[in-house]
Amino acid sequence: MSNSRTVELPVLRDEPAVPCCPPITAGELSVADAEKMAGMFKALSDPVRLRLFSKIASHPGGEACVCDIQDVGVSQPTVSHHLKKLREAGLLTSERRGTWVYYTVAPSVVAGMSAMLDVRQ
Amino acid sequence: MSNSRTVELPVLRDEPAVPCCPPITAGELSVADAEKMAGMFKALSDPVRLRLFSKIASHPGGEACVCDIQDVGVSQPTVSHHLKKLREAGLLTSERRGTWVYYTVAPSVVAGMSAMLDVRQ
DNA sequence: CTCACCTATCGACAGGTGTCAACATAGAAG
DNA sequence: CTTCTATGTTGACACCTGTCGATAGGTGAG
Repeated sequence: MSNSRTVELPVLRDEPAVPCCPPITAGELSVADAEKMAGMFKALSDPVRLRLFSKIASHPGGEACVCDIQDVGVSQPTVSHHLKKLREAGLLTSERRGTWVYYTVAPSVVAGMSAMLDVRQ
Repeated sequence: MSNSRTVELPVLRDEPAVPCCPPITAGELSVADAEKMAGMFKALSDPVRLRLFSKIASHPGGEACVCDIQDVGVSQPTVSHHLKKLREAGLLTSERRGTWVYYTVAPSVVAGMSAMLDVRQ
Protein backbone atom coordinates (compact mmCIF):
# COMPACT_ATOMS: atom_id res chain seq x y z
CA MET A 1 0.00 0.00 0.00
CA SER A 2 2.84 2.45 0.73
CA ASN A 3 3.83 4.69 -2.11
CA SER A 4 7.21 5.92 -0.80
CA ARG A 5 10.29 4.39 -2.34
CA THR A 6 12.47 1.61 -0.94
CA VAL A 7 10.73 1.24 2.40
CA GLU A 8 12.21 -1.37 4.69
CA LEU A 9 9.34 -3.59 5.69
CA PRO A 10 9.69 -4.23 9.41
CA VAL A 11 9.36 -7.82 10.53
CA LEU A 12 6.57 -7.81 13.06
CA ARG A 13 7.63 -10.98 14.88
CA ASP A 14 10.22 -13.67 14.49
CA GLU A 15 7.39 -15.77 13.15
CA PRO A 16 7.03 -15.95 9.38
CA ALA A 17 3.66 -14.18 9.58
CA VAL A 18 2.07 -17.34 8.22
CA PRO A 19 -0.91 -16.31 6.16
CA CYS A 20 -1.32 -20.04 5.65
CA CYS A 21 -4.45 -21.45 4.33
CA PRO A 22 -7.90 -20.00 3.78
CA PRO A 23 -10.91 -21.37 5.67
CA ILE A 24 -11.51 -25.02 4.87
CA THR A 25 -14.89 -24.12 3.48
CA ALA A 26 -13.26 -21.96 0.82
CA GLY A 27 -11.96 -24.85 -1.24
CA GLU A 28 -9.84 -27.97 -1.28
CA LEU A 29 -6.52 -27.79 0.48
CA SER A 30 -3.44 -28.27 -1.65
CA VAL A 31 -1.23 -31.20 -0.79
CA ALA A 32 1.46 -28.85 0.50
CA ASP A 33 -0.94 -26.82 2.63
CA ALA A 34 -2.48 -30.01 3.99
CA GLU A 35 0.92 -31.26 5.11
CA LYS A 36 1.80 -27.97 6.72
CA MET A 37 -1.47 -27.65 8.61
CA ALA A 38 -1.51 -31.33 9.56
CA GLY A 39 1.86 -30.81 11.22
CA MET A 40 0.43 -28.02 13.33
CA PHE A 41 -2.63 -29.99 14.34
CA LYS A 42 -0.40 -32.96 15.14
CA ALA A 43 1.50 -30.77 17.57
CA LEU A 44 -1.73 -30.24 19.50
CA SER A 45 -2.90 -33.83 19.15
CA ASP A 46 -1.35 -35.04 22.41
CA PRO A 47 -3.08 -34.36 25.76
CA VAL A 48 0.17 -33.53 27.53
CA ARG A 49 1.22 -31.13 24.79
CA LEU A 50 -2.20 -29.49 24.79
CA ARG A 51 -1.98 -28.97 28.54
CA LEU A 52 1.52 -27.53 28.27
CA PHE A 53 0.35 -25.24 25.50
CA SER A 54 -2.69 -24.23 27.50
CA LYS A 55 -0.57 -23.44 30.53
CA ILE A 56 1.68 -21.20 28.49
CA ALA A 57 -1.13 -19.54 26.58
CA SER A 58 -3.02 -18.76 29.76
CA HIS A 59 0.01 -17.23 31.42
CA PRO A 60 0.25 -13.42 31.32
CA GLY A 61 1.76 -12.43 28.00
CA GLY A 62 1.32 -15.96 26.67
CA GLU A 63 4.73 -16.73 28.08
CA ALA A 64 5.95 -19.07 30.79
CA CYS A 65 9.09 -20.56 32.26
CA VAL A 66 9.46 -24.32 31.91
CA CYS A 67 9.67 -24.46 35.68
CA ASP A 68 6.15 -23.03 35.90
CA ILE A 69 4.47 -25.60 33.68
CA GLN A 70 6.33 -28.87 34.02
CA ASP A 71 3.84 -30.40 36.43
CA VAL A 72 1.79 -32.39 33.94
CA GLY A 73 2.39 -35.89 35.22
CA VAL A 74 5.29 -36.92 33.03
CA SER A 75 9.05 -36.80 33.53
CA GLN A 76 11.17 -33.73 32.82
CA PRO A 77 12.74 -35.18 29.66
CA THR A 78 9.28 -35.89 28.34
CA VAL A 79 8.20 -32.32 29.02
CA SER A 80 11.26 -31.09 27.18
CA HIS A 81 10.48 -33.43 24.31
CA HIS A 82 6.94 -32.11 23.98
CA LEU A 83 7.99 -28.48 24.17
CA LYS A 84 10.45 -29.18 21.38
CA LYS A 85 7.67 -30.59 19.23
CA LEU A 86 5.49 -27.54 19.82
CA ARG A 87 8.43 -25.29 18.96
CA GLU A 88 9.24 -27.24 15.79
CA ALA A 89 5.62 -26.91 14.71
CA GLY A 90 5.94 -23.14 15.01
CA LEU A 91 3.39 -22.83 17.79
CA LEU A 92 5.92 -21.79 20.42
CA THR A 93 9.16 -19.88 20.53
CA SER A 94 11.73 -20.30 23.26
CA GLU A 95 14.23 -17.97 24.83
CA ARG A 96 16.82 -18.52 27.52
CA ARG A 97 17.03 -15.88 30.28
CA GLY A 98 19.79 -16.74 32.66
CA THR A 99 19.03 -20.00 34.35
CA TRP A 100 15.54 -20.43 32.97
CA VAL A 101 14.05 -21.00 29.53
CA TYR A 102 10.83 -19.22 28.62
CA TYR A 103 8.36 -20.45 26.04
CA THR A 104 6.00 -18.07 24.26
CA VAL A 105 3.00 -18.77 22.04
CA ALA A 106 3.17 -17.61 18.43
CA PRO A 107 -0.18 -15.79 18.24
CA SER A 108 -0.33 -15.38 14.47
CA VAL A 109 0.25 -19.07 13.85
CA VAL A 110 -2.43 -20.10 16.31
CA ALA A 111 -4.78 -17.47 14.89
CA GLY A 112 -4.14 -18.98 11.47
CA MET A 113 -5.24 -22.39 12.64
CA SER A 114 -8.33 -20.84 14.22
CA ALA A 115 -9.18 -18.98 11.05
CA MET A 116 -8.81 -22.11 9.00
CA LEU A 117 -11.47 -23.81 11.09
CA ASP A 118 -13.78 -20.81 10.93
CA VAL A 119 -16.97 -22.46 9.79
CA ARG A 120 -20.06 -20.31 9.52
CA GLN A 121 -22.72 -22.51 11.08
CA MET B 1 -42.71 -25.56 16.21
CA SER B 2 -45.72 -27.41 17.58
CA ASN B 3 -47.40 -26.03 20.71
CA SER B 4 -49.33 -29.14 21.75
CA ARG B 5 -48.50 -30.65 25.12
CA THR B 6 -45.95 -33.36 25.75
CA VAL B 7 -43.75 -32.00 23.08
CA GLU B 8 -41.01 -34.26 21.91
CA LEU B 9 -37.85 -32.18 22.05
CA PRO B 10 -36.37 -32.41 18.61
CA VAL B 11 -32.70 -33.29 18.50
CA LEU B 12 -31.17 -30.53 16.45
CA ARG B 13 -28.31 -32.63 15.18
CA ASP B 14 -26.83 -35.97 16.03
CA GLU B 15 -23.93 -33.94 17.40
CA PRO B 16 -23.84 -33.38 21.17
CA ALA B 17 -23.75 -29.59 20.66
CA VAL B 18 -20.29 -29.64 22.26
CA PRO B 19 -19.75 -26.37 24.09
CA CYS B 20 -16.35 -27.85 24.89
CA CYS B 21 -13.56 -25.80 26.21
CA PRO B 22 -13.01 -22.06 26.57
CA PRO B 23 -10.21 -20.29 24.69
CA ILE B 24 -6.81 -21.62 25.69
CA THR B 25 -5.87 -18.18 26.91
CA ALA B 26 -8.66 -18.32 29.51
CA GLY B 27 -6.91 -20.82 31.75
CA GLU B 28 -5.34 -24.23 32.03
CA LEU B 29 -7.15 -27.08 30.37
CA SER B 30 -8.40 -29.84 32.63
CA VAL B 31 -7.01 -33.29 31.99
CA ALA B 32 -10.37 -34.45 30.66
CA ASP B 33 -10.81 -31.47 28.33
CA ALA B 34 -7.24 -31.87 27.12
CA GLU B 35 -7.90 -35.48 26.17
CA LYS B 36 -11.11 -34.62 24.40
CA MET B 37 -9.63 -31.76 22.41
CA ALA B 38 -6.43 -33.65 21.67
CA GLY B 39 -8.58 -36.34 20.07
CA MET B 40 -10.16 -33.79 17.76
CA PHE B 41 -6.84 -32.27 16.79
CA LYS B 42 -5.43 -35.73 16.21
CA ALA B 43 -8.22 -36.36 13.73
CA LEU B 44 -6.93 -33.44 11.67
CA SER B 45 -3.28 -34.29 12.17
CA ASP B 46 -2.96 -36.40 9.05
CA PRO B 47 -2.55 -34.76 5.61
CA VAL B 48 -4.88 -37.22 3.91
CA ARG B 49 -7.57 -36.70 6.54
CA LEU B 50 -7.19 -32.94 6.31
CA ARG B 51 -7.64 -33.08 2.56
CA LEU B 52 -10.69 -35.31 2.87
CA PHE B 53 -12.12 -32.98 5.48
CA SER B 54 -11.35 -29.97 3.32
CA LYS B 55 -13.03 -31.56 0.32
CA ILE B 56 -16.18 -32.21 2.32
CA ALA B 57 -16.20 -28.82 4.04
CA SER B 58 -15.80 -26.99 0.75
CA HIS B 59 -18.64 -28.88 -0.90
CA PRO B 60 -22.02 -27.12 -0.99
CA GLY B 61 -23.74 -27.71 2.35
CA GLY B 62 -20.54 -29.08 3.83
CA GLU B 63 -21.60 -32.47 2.58
CA ALA B 64 -20.15 -34.87 0.04
CA CYS B 65 -20.45 -38.40 -1.22
CA VAL B 66 -17.45 -40.63 -0.65
CA CYS B 67 -17.32 -41.12 -4.39
CA ASP B 68 -16.71 -37.39 -4.84
CA ILE B 69 -13.72 -37.13 -2.53
CA GLN B 70 -11.86 -40.43 -2.62
CA ASP B 71 -9.21 -39.24 -5.03
CA VAL B 72 -6.52 -38.37 -2.51
CA GLY B 73 -3.80 -40.76 -3.58
CA VAL B 74 -4.50 -43.67 -1.23
CA SER B 75 -6.51 -46.86 -1.60
CA GLN B 76 -10.25 -47.07 -1.01
CA PRO B 77 -9.91 -48.96 2.30
CA THR B 78 -7.56 -46.27 3.54
CA VAL B 79 -10.03 -43.54 2.62
CA SER B 80 -12.72 -45.41 4.50
CA HIS B 81 -10.41 -45.79 7.48
CA HIS B 82 -9.70 -42.05 7.60
CA LEU B 83 -13.36 -41.10 7.25
CA LYS B 84 -14.12 -43.39 10.15
CA LYS B 85 -11.53 -41.62 12.29
CA LEU B 86 -13.00 -38.22 11.45
CA ARG B 87 -16.44 -39.52 12.28
CA GLU B 88 -15.30 -41.04 15.58
CA ALA B 89 -13.74 -37.71 16.52
CA GLY B 90 -17.12 -36.06 16.02
CA LEU B 91 -15.98 -33.89 13.12
CA LEU B 92 -18.10 -35.66 10.53
CA THR B 93 -21.40 -37.46 10.44
CA SER B 94 -22.33 -40.03 7.81
CA GLU B 95 -25.55 -41.04 6.20
CA ARG B 96 -26.36 -43.67 3.62
CA ARG B 97 -28.63 -42.64 0.74
CA GLY B 98 -29.24 -45.56 -1.52
CA THR B 99 -26.03 -46.69 -3.06
CA TRP B 100 -23.90 -43.87 -1.73
CA VAL B 101 -22.74 -42.71 1.67
CA TYR B 102 -22.61 -38.99 2.38
CA TYR B 103 -20.35 -37.37 4.94
CA THR B 104 -21.22 -34.03 6.50
CA VAL B 105 -19.13 -31.72 8.66
CA ALA B 106 -20.33 -31.06 12.20
CA PRO B 107 -20.14 -27.26 12.19
CA SER B 108 -20.55 -26.71 15.93
CA VAL B 109 -17.71 -29.06 16.76
CA VAL B 110 -15.38 -27.44 14.27
CA ALA B 111 -16.43 -24.01 15.48
CA GLY B 112 -15.59 -25.13 19.00
CA MET B 113 -12.07 -26.03 17.95
CA SER B 114 -11.74 -22.69 16.19
CA ALA B 115 -12.98 -20.81 19.25
CA MET B 116 -10.57 -22.65 21.48
CA LEU B 117 -7.67 -21.37 19.38
CA ASP B 118 -9.04 -17.85 19.29
CA VAL B 119 -6.00 -15.90 20.43
CA ARG B 120 -6.32 -12.13 20.43
CA GLN B 121 -3.00 -11.05 18.94
C1' DC C 1 -32.14 -64.75 -7.83
C1' DT C 2 -27.59 -62.92 -9.85
C1' DC C 3 -24.61 -59.42 -10.96
C1' DA C 4 -22.23 -55.01 -10.57
C1' DC C 5 -21.05 -51.32 -7.80
C1' DC C 6 -20.04 -48.69 -3.54
C1' DT C 7 -18.35 -48.75 1.02
C1' DA C 8 -16.71 -50.97 5.31
C1' DT C 9 -13.96 -54.38 7.83
C1' DC C 10 -10.05 -57.55 8.58
C1' DG C 11 -5.27 -58.96 8.98
C1' DA C 12 -0.70 -57.86 8.38
C1' DC C 13 3.28 -55.02 8.29
C1' DA C 14 6.55 -50.97 8.31
C1' DG C 15 7.26 -46.83 10.37
C1' DG C 16 6.13 -43.33 13.82
C1' DT C 17 5.36 -41.71 18.74
C1' DG C 18 5.33 -41.18 23.90
C1' DT C 19 7.78 -42.46 27.66
C1' DC C 20 11.61 -43.15 30.77
C1' DA C 21 16.45 -43.50 32.86
C1' DA C 22 20.88 -42.00 32.02
C1' DC C 23 23.68 -38.62 30.54
C1' DA C 24 25.04 -34.00 28.66
C1' DT C 25 25.01 -28.99 28.65
C1' DA C 26 24.44 -24.28 30.31
C1' DG C 27 24.34 -20.64 33.82
C1' DA C 28 24.88 -18.98 38.54
C1' DA C 29 27.10 -19.02 42.85
C1' DG C 30 30.53 -20.13 45.66
C1' DC D 1 38.17 -23.95 39.52
C1' DT D 2 33.84 -26.82 41.65
C1' DT D 3 29.11 -27.48 42.66
C1' DC D 4 24.29 -26.93 42.17
C1' DT D 5 20.20 -26.27 39.55
C1' DA D 6 17.55 -26.04 35.20
C1' DT D 7 16.89 -27.97 30.46
C1' DG D 8 18.06 -30.53 26.63
C1' DT D 9 19.67 -34.92 24.32
C1' DT D 10 20.29 -39.88 23.72
C1' DG D 11 19.03 -44.63 23.46
C1' DA D 12 15.79 -48.07 24.25
C1' DC D 13 11.29 -49.92 24.41
C1' DA D 14 6.22 -50.69 24.08
C1' DC D 15 2.56 -49.03 21.75
C1' DC D 16 0.01 -46.64 18.14
C1' DT D 17 -0.92 -45.51 13.23
C1' DG D 18 -1.15 -45.34 8.12
C1' DT D 19 -1.18 -48.29 4.49
C1' DC D 20 -2.45 -52.12 1.57
C1' DG D 21 -4.72 -56.52 -0.35
C1' DA D 22 -8.34 -59.50 0.49
C1' DT D 23 -12.79 -59.93 1.78
C1' DA D 24 -17.48 -58.85 3.45
C1' DG D 25 -21.84 -56.28 3.43
C1' DG D 26 -25.33 -53.45 1.46
C1' DT D 27 -27.92 -51.52 -2.51
C1' DG D 28 -29.99 -51.20 -7.06
C1' DA D 29 -30.49 -53.19 -11.83
C1' DG D 30 -31.73 -56.75 -14.67
